[in-house]
Amino acid sequence: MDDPQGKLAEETPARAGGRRLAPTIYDVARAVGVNASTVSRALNKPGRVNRATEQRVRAVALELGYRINPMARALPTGRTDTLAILISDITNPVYFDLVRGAERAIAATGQTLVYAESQESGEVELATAGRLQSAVDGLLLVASRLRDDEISRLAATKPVVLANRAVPDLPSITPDVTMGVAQAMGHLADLGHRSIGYLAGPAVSWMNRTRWSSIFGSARARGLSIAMFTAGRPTIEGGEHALPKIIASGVTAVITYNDLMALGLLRACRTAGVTVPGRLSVVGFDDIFGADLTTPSLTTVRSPLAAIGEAAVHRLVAEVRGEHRVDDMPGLTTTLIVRESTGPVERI
Amino acid sequence: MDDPQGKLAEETPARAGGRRLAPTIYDVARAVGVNASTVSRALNKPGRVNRATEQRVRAVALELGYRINPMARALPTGRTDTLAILISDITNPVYFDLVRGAERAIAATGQTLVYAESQESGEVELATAGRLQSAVDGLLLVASRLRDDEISRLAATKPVVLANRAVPDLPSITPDVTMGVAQAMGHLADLGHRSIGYLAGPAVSWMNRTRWSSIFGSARARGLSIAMFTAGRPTIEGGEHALPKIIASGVTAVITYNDLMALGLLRACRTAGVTVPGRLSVVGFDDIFGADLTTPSLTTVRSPLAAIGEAAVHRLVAEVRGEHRVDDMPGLTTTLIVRESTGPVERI
DNA sequence: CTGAAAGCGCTTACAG
DNA sequence: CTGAAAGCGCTTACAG
Repeated sequence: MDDPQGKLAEETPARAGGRRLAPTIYDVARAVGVNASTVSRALNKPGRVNRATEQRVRAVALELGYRINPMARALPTGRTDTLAILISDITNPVYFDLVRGAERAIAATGQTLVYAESQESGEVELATAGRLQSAVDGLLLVASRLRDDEISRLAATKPVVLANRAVPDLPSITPDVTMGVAQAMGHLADLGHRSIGYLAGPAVSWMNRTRWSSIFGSARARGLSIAMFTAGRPTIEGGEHALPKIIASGVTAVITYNDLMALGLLRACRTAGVTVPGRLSVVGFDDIFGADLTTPSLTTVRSPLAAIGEAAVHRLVAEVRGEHRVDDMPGLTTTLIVRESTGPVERI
Repeated sequence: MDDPQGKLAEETPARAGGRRLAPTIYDVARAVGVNASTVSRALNKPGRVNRATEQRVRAVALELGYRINPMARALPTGRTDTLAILISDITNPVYFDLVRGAERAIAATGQTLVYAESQESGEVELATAGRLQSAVDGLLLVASRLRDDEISRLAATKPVVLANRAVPDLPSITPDVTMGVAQAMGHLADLGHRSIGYLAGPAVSWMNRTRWSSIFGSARARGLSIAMFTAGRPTIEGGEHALPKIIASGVTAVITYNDLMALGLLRACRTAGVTVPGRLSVVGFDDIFGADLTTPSLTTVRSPLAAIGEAAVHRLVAEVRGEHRVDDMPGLTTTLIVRESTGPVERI
């Protein structure tokens, strides 16, 4: 309606292969009758340009449907306003709340958050991180399966923040593992259990190693007997297959690396006629979706995953801005959720 | 070891703000003693360059840790080798298998898949799609909450493929809704149910509208009575809150929009002392994680989500390559998974 | 306040 | 087979 000569229509970018080419600042500049640099300023540096000019530029940009090309901007500035979150398995319910927290934190910043997953493989994780590296401003590694030195090398090029994993000299957000373990062990001890098992997760997992060493230490301190059981994978199936070994060992309670394994264990108990918590008490970690849907429902240690996701993104944004903080975040508070899968040790 | 004069070390890109600058093809070119264009060809057009040169370029590139900058490549070529998958809620278990299928399909292509989520909001979805639009080669919209015309407009700029949603003239991959509904209705009819309820999902959801109209048609054809119940949200909580209305209506079986609602319904039944399947049979849709963990476990119509994810990515890759196929994909085969939440209608 | 120019890291006709 | 040059769409000192 501001275009009596129909100039705008003429300047509309051509089509290529049936697909419309997105308009550039040059299209806008031509339509307004200013230099492209003025368009750039009008759109990105409010106040650096004459008000009237700015208005006209904005109006025309809107009219033409102009959208900035983030890749073109990234070249001179080195900034993409995009953060990547790399998750070993995006379909693991453990990370739901972490994702929710990260989304909440990113919303206020105007940045975009993209997810990628590494399918539980360190190799895939490294390749994906490498590809994403130059396309984003920073990387959030969740439960990374990479080696410390691989992560450090990544961090040398782009800001990196870790969640559920610690690496020396790198910012990381983790739950308070010692607290969580104390809650689980204390609960079982209070119920009279003296012989407890730990159903382990992947040997390469930092969280698995940390939990185990904490459990081991706690058992020693309390004078309880502790046994570790290994399983194929940290999944429902992995938990199911571990039952025979656990029963044979004579422990009266078992703490699992994660809830997925605990749910598998519960299922196997049901199939095998092992009463829970009568014969065996089961405590998981994480409080995932589904933990309260089973029969019996699962007692588990909940990590503040939403808070972890939120804190990790805040920290990453700070890193990107060059605010290097050296203070180590303490582990975040965990909560024991007591449900039906734990009970007093059975007197025989 | 091939660098007796230590030249390479000298040419190593400088540091900026404590963060190493990634080496460029110019760094490689200088180190090898060729033009940058030769480096580009050696790395990307095998055969277009003298073998010996290519080898040297590759060796030095490796040595310097050169990685192509995808954003810089994207500018002249318009290609990023990245596909985006936009999901309304990345933490909805429904999409697990779809994600798995998409990952499988992308692996072979050498492209990168990034995820973004729109938090169930059409507005967020549009904003995110807009930002991602110029950073990726194509967009996979899963269960999009956008209007048809918004989607069409997106598709005018970048290749778009839809999953679990259809829009006229756009490639889309969906399950065979009619088949799924026939399986659910047939199962309930066989069990003697004559009065069936449908617990609806979001009114804006294409899948909800499609399922309802199919259920309605199927009920008419079979001479069954059918009632629709609305719920707040398509979640466990939404399902829980709907129970009183459903009981009051006198239906003996209910089909829910998704498994989340079915699980909520099951939980409410347990709390309210409504026997399942004695008093009420429940059939869900999707067969999500957890559907077989509850008591009673859930009878549900499984969509071939993995196949849908795989087909959608293949189709998107084809679109990006400019292979516009006009053939409409038929809906993919669904499967009824009969578990414990359905049974014969109770004789009173 | 605004224009002209250089540059971000690549690719690709165009010469030779 | 390889170099020199132009260009992709932006941003940002530098002049004026």
